[in-house]
Amino acid sequence: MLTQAPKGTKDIFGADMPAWQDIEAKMRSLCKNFGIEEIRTPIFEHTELFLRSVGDTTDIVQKEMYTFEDKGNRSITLRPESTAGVARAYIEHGLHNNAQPTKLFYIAPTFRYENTQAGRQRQFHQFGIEMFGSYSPALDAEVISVAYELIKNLGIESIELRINSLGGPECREKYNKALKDFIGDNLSKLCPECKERYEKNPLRVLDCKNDHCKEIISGAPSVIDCLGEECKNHFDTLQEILTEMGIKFVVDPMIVRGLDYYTKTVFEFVTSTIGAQGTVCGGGRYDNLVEECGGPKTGAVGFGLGMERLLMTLEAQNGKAEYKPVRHIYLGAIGNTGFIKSQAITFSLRQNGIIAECDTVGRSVKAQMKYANKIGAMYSAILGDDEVKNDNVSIKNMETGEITQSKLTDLVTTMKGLIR
RNA sequence: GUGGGUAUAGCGCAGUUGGUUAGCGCGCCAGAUUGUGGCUCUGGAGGCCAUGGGUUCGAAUCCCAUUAUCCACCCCA
Repeated sequence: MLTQAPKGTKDIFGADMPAWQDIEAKMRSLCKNFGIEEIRTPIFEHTELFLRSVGDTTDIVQKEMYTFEDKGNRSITLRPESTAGVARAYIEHGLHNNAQPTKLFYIAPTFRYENTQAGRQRQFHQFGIEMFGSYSPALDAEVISVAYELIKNLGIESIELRINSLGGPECREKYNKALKDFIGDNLSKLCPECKERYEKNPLRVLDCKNDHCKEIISGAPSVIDCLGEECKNHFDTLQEILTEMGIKFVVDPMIVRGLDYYTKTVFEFVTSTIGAQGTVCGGGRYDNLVEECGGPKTGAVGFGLGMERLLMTLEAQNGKAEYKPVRHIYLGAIGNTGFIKSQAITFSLRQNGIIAECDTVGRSVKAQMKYANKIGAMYSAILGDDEVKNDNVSIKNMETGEITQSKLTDLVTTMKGLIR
């Protein structure tokens, strides 16, 4: 127990690290192109913030939050998503006073108390962006284009973009009524879960996998048909911009998001290659959230993207990347004089940008060479009494066996020449 | 919260109808004429067989519980 990480958590290190660093670097550089700045918000917030934003009837709030009381009797919750915290920061620091839009991104650990499964952990990581300060569908398109471009740059082909519009509160109310009317007498024939959904959030009935329910629902009115004129125009314009951008999408009236704050546009990037949890990225517009949390009325759009799921999709497509350590030189040693000297010279090589390694274990020469080979050293050299006395070392190319002579005092220059 | 599979060395796996010192491959360490790697060979270290109970003369093996893990439902990223 002591030597086991808590359920649903993972250590990320070694062979897994390069892939993480690679996609994180791509995310940062992409955001730079889009003028999106990084924000780091606390890992925990006041519980109240999530009740207000995510919605107190949602599953996330009702059964998936890590909530505890701190020593000052405050109710604290580990963030189950990041939009709420970013919106809170936006309000707290008066970012609405800046020229809008405000464009922010984050890469953040996120926590949900759920049962684990493929593509689902209790601590997972989200890359997300949030854009505040515009009601224009252009902002929706810009947000979507970031996720699209990231996925494209990573070379992922098996992900599909699906979009939908939930409309504003009025449209949604109208739709709920239409859907309930449609189900009508068939309510008793729906599965128990769907009966509950019928009351709580009728939209969710559309999402049911039960064949009976599917049959009853087939031919149900679409949310899109119930959109008011303004919402419909918004959705149409979004599609027009996406098409013009060359971004492929399908309109999927079945997309229903589980967070209460969404209005109008919702979208998902979905794959079928990583198991049942195929939503790699999900987001949408949330025009009422900032106001709901105590800020000015502010239009906003954002998405969250699951890092683990993205990595899984990459791996499903390309296989596991090979793990190859690299060193420019391994500087071994024999005898005490060489040993001491090798430490200092390795330090100075490192100070000069050369990836150098030396013996810090006290291995035999043979073992040192084996080690040099294992850590991917391109060159190796052994320092003994003679080398130190004569100010000369033989640098061996580990691949070809070719030897280059160098003065010890010139080692930095020699190495720079060799690795060029 | 619900359902099914799994749990043996750092990793991947064997282990017969219960039977005595629990194996294999990779990896790790050390040697194969004394200051040079990769290939090969030899040797070595490393396991409370997930944990706790039970059945039995005897349990890695059978039974129960717990925990973790994998997969699915629910829901989300």
